[in-house]
Order: sequence, then C-alpha cells, then structure tokens
Amino acid sequence: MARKTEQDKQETYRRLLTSASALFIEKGVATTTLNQIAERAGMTRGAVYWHFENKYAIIRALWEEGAGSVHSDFIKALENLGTDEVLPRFRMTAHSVIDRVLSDPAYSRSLRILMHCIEFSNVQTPLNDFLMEKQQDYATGLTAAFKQLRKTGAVRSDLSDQTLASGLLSYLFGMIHHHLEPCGHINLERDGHALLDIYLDGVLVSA
Amino acid sequence: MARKTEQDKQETYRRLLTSASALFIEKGVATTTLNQIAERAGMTRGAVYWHFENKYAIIRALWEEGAGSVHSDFIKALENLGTDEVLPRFRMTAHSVIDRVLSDPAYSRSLRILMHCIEFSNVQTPLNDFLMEKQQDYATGLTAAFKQLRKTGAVRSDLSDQTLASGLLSYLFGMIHHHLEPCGHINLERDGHALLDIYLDGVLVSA
DNA sequence: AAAATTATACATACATGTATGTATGTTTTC
DNA sequence: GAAAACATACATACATGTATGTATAATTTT
Repeated sequence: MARKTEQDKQETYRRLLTSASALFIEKGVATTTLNQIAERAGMTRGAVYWHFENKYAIIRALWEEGAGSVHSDFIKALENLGTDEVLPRFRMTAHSVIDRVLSDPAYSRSLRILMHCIEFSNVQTPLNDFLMEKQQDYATGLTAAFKQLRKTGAVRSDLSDQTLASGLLSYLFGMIHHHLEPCGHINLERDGHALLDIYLDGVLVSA
Repeated sequence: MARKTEQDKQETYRRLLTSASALFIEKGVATTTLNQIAERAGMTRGAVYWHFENKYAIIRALWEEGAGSVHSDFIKALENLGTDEVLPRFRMTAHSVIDRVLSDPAYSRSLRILMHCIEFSNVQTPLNDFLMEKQQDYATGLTAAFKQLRKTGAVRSDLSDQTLASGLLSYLFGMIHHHLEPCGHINLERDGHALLDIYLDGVLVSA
C-alpha cells in the first residue's frame, strides 16, 4: 500500500479503534488478537502497528476518547463548586456521571471494557498505574468537595470526608458496573437518579 | 509418577488450587498458564489435567470453595427471615456479607479473581452463564426480602422492591469491589458497616 | 512546471516463543 | 495385575514483534 491522504489516515485510525472496542466487548481483551482487530477494520496488522505501539496503547486511546473528557469535566466541576449553590451543584455533578453513561456511547463502551473485559493484576503495569491514578483523582476530588460542603453545614454525617467520598464512589460505580453487565439487573435510566439520591439524602442536608 | 494415597491426591488437588488462585491474583487468569500453575505446586501439567478439565474448571472449583457457602448461606438467610424480628435479621444478613469478605480469605480471594482478574464477554460461555445465574440468585432473594419487609411496613421508600434490591447489590458489591482493588481507597473494615447503614437507614424504617 | 526525492501509510513475510490438548509412559497402591 | 495418579513427549496452532517491501502523497529540486 501507499501513503494515503491525512483524512484516509484518520479514518483508518478510527476504524481500528471501533473494531478494537467491539472485539474487546465481544470476547475480552486478552483473547482478542491484533490480527482480528485489523481484519475487522479491513486492514492488516501493519496498520495496527503503525498507529499503536501495542494492544494496551489501543486501550489507552479508547480511554482518552471515551472517558477522558468525562473525567476532566467531573474533576473540574468538583473543583469549581463556587461559594453559593454549592450543595445543588455538587448533587448535579454526581448525577451527571449517570447521565453521561446513559447518553455517551463512547464513554459507556470504554467503561465497559475497563470494568468487565480486561484483567487486572497485582504487578505494576503501566495501564494499571494509569487507571489507578485516574481513580485516585475521583477520590481526591470528592473528598475535597465533601470537605467544602461540610464547612457550609451541608453534611450531616459523622463519617469523614474521605469515607463519604469512598462510599459515594463505590455506590455510583457499583451501579454503573451492574448497568454495563451483559445481563445487568439494574435499570439505570429509570432508577439511577432515585437510587443515588438515597445516598445523597442520607448524607447531606435536604436542599 | 504413580498412584498415591487418597490423602496425597487431595493434597495435590489443594496445592493446585492454591497455586492457581495465587497466580490468578498476581497476573490475571488469561496470562496464567497451566504450566505455571503446576510448576508452583511442584507438579507438571499432567497433574492439572488429571484433576481439572481445563482452566475454567479451576475457576469454578475456586468459586465453589470460596464463595459457594457464603452464597447459599446468604440466600437461605433471606428465605428464612421468619415472621418477627424480620427487619433486624435482614439488616444483619446484609452486614454479614461484609464480615465474610473481611474474615474469610477463600471468599475474598475468589471474589477478587472474579471481580478483577478475569475477563467477561458478550458471548455465552459456561462460566459466564454460571456466574450470571448466581448473581440473579442474589437479586431475586433480595427482591423477595424487600417485598416481605414492605408487608410489615418496614420499607419507607417508594421505589419498587426490585429497584431497592438492585441498589443494595450495587452498593454492597461496589464497596467490596473497591476494597479488593490493589490500591483500594476504601477501608471496609472501619467504614463498611457505617456506609452500608446509610443505604439501609434511607430505605428502611429506623429499628 | 515537471522531474526527482523522500517520507508516509500501510502490506507481507518471517522468526520466535509459547500455550494447549492429547497420547502414551511409568510407577505404585490396592 | 489392574487401575489410579501422575509425568513426559509431541503435534498443532497461533500471537507477537520486527524486518522489509511498496506504492503513493508531499516536498524539493531544477
């Protein structure tokens, strides 16, 4: 083959990513071969190795595409709760994660791959470290937000800010985790917000 | 090698299981080879193939050993809530899952492998079906329990029994999920029960 | 402006390592 | 001596990384 135009190149890149995410969800990351990814995209492994260093570079690219903006939006929103209307804005920020899962296919796909279709281990892999760091961002941001809320008297729980953040994270991503299962028994669209409010109402003063 | 005594055989079996679970947690299921499992147990692959049909038979055996009893205990407890003291017994049953995670290493190991060290896919695999069925047991049992609680006037939420069951499952296993992460940011031993009570207190009438 | 050059965007081919399943061998207990 | 409880050997298959080929777009040269 030959050098294509820049547009052709980017289309190849996108087709490889689309092919990879579909295969990862269908049969898991480990059992998916680079050849299968290329074949479904109508390419060969040469194209894959041109665009990505290896399989885990593909996963990182999928995260950037699907979860990167949601992640940074969430962190920024927590950092900029402002001085008034802090409580309703915090609640809206928490609820927005559910909305993004329901409305953004790229986000839900990347979460699904990371939650169900990939293995994690004890050994320090670059991908492992990368994701742990991202998760730590959530915990840190939420802890700071609870601290700020507590100053305004909006927190009515005796538990520490960090504990409340951990609980909220566990609950929120527990729901999303079940929602993204093949036979998930939770109806996130219908019940997600009401279920989340059980926690928020239990921990925060009523609006 | 030769035919050993029954005791030797069972010890071999247990060593293979121990070796497998350690390796699965260390480096994931897919990247762990049957040869590595045998080698760490001081055997060869012949021993593995004598005791197990393949790798996924090992995983099922680990589940039976570690999670089987917890699972049946939980289901039975939900089915036998009795007629009085229903509410405190229900709450105790929910809290007992956390206790089992903290006190039973075989249970926590098997959960950790299933939650973090194995891949799931869309295609129907026997292991996938098996685990989905077990999870459905939890949802069904909890839904029935909420239904029974509601009859006694112990439920003060407008959400359906099934929704409340899904929420509780998501929250409970979300906490356990984070607890079993290599760098989990939740302190289940210190905060697990208090966090769980946020949900229970929000949904049920006060004791 | 046409020709020559170069870097790009892949395809092809190969060398290597390695996992799996199975078939068969071996020893020991009963 | 028969079967159990493994070990050994082998055939097959396949994934990865890399090296190399190649046609074409972009760039430079004249």
